Amino acid sequence: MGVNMRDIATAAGVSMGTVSNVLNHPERVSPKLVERVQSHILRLGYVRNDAARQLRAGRSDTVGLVVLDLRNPFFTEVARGAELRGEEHGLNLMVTNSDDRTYRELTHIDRFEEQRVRGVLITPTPGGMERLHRLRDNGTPVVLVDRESRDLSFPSVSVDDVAGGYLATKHLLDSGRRHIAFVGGPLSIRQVADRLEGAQKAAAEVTGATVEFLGTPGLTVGAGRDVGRTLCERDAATRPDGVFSANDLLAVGLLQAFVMIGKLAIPDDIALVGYDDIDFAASTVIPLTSVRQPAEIIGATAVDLLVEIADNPTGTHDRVVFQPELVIRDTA
Amino acid sequence: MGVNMRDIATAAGVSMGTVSNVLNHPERVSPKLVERVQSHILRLGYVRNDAARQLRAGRSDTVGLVVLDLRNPFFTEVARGAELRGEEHGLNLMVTNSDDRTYRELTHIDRFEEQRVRGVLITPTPGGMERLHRLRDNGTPVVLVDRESRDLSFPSVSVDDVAGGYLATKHLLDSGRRHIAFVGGPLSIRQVADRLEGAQKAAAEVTGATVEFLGTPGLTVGAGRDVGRTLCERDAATRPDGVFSANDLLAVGLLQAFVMIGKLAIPDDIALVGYDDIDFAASTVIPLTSVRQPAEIIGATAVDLLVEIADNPTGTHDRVVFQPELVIRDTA
DNA sequence: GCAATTGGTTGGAACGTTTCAAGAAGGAGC
DNA sequence: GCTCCTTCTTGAAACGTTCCAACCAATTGC
Repeated sequence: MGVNMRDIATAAGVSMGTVSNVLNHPERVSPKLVERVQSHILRLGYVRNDAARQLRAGRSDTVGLVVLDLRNPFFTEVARGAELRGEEHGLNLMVTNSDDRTYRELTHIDRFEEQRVRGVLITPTPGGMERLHRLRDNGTPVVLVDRESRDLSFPSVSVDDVAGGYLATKHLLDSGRRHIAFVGGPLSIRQVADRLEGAQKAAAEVTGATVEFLGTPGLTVGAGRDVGRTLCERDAATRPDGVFSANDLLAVGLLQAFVMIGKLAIPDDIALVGYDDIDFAASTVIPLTSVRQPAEIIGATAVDLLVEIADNPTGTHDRVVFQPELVIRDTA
Repeated sequence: MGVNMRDIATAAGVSMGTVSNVLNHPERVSPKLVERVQSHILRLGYVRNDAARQLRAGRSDTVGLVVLDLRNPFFTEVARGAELRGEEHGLNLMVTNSDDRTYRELTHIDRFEEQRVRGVLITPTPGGMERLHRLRDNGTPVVLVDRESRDLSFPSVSVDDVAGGYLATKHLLDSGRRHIAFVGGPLSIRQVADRLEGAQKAAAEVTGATVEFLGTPGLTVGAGRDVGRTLCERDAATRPDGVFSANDLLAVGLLQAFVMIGKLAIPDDIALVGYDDIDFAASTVIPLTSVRQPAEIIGATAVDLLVEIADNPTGTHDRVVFQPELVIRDTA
């Protein structure tokens, strides 16, 4: 199948080198030949073979992105930002999701390495870090997304999650809440741990304030619903009066449970703050107070960082940290 | 950069053919050699070069997916279904989105063709059909997603959108509504046109029922909000008593406007039915009545179809049509 | 003991580009 | 008419795989 460069060369009565030049360096070829070759390309429907180009070039024009969860609108926005910015650099983006499973993440990284991608953008699971070091040492640039490397050995673009957690919790405390519940998990996800840390920091500043940790297996609507139900069953004494959830998906689930069961008034009996400010946060049963992160910009910045270190691998690693912002609506 | 097969062959004192066999057909190689070669592969950190494999093989293991809008959870689910099913077939998925712009769609198709992808799954814009025919005629299998080809010349997996529109509208009519507004657009998107057609069909069966078409530039939350505001400004006489929106994003926007302005009671003054039954539909201010489509299954089925026609290109084209299902909640 | 068979290994061609040194053609200067 | 420049164009060598015909031993059959 397929017309190749040789066919074009033969048809146009020129050498393959000339066809290649017409395609890649038209200025080196006389105008009349350019036109002749072009017409044959069109006539025969030639499509260049990317595999061959890559093989010759030794690298591809693809950037790999591994996100934790594609169903989370936050990551969709990140991907969108990365895709658009990548287009500007002539790069295309390959999006995959790990579902927070290390083995899936490793598979994706292997694939990317086999494809000699230009670089990898990733929100890693803890188990994947070692592999990432190897990937980087083998020459593939790596940028961490929404996650800083503990030892600062990778460039990263992230949001200050501790600050975000602090912001959310402080808002709850400011409205008089003292028994705060943090809903989220697993703690192996760095963002979750950081947001919890921020919450604890805020609580430490207020006498009498406590943070109760309510772990979840994941950051999904369903997990939030489950926790919401158990909270409704508690009596007023042991029930938290403020809930901060690690992301909006959880918050949506919590809210669903609260409203469905109908025992608790929001925000009077129990206040709720989410995280990410996804598009839907404004549209929930009771519009959700949430912490906003500049998702699309994060994706775009990650690509910029990648391009930068690809051009200049020896430079010190940039770490971009965005500050989150509290968006107050009706749940807290 | 990079260890290649020749390095392994030299190190292990065997030919490249043997190394290749260890990698691809271990059963052809004696156990002791397999082990020896493997150890050198591990020691030297050899990673195979996908470009070279592809060049040799003449095709890639990648399937391209072009969706209309990645921020729409419906398409995210489709992508997820396709990705998972693809993994089972040893294929990886490259997701791109066209944002309903033909030029972006064409760029993606060009890329996919250059990459000699195994096939393309696409929800096409009208302007892209001609290009798709050429792609297909050049030998790349194409499967339409959530869209049937008018002339049945492409295999497709879709949902009966006319039936979905009928279902939604009938439900509104059954509860006594007579002045139905259809919110959606552009009509160049087939799904939108079909859902409208279904709505009109349902209305035609009831005397006195009318369908008013309220066009939008896109299927986003923002567009829904705009329409919602203008509807609130109408007086009771000209205002529709039932609204059917072409997707849930629009419905969420409409709902936001209705609730924010607070002039209309839902569903008493105005009832609302959405489409797609995205995860968030259950969590909106007033839980949304919507038409459900099996998004993840659609993606998975598309991959199956692709694999099928790749194996047997001469067979007649399969067209899978799923039936939508009405999910009744509180807005209608 | 010789031919035929089996199981394992080898060498080299092919996949379709890009690149680059070297060649050809056409002018300009003297 | 000769040399010396330009300006294009060419031919062939990579890039790193996979595949396949040929080869080589070691069995087996008779």
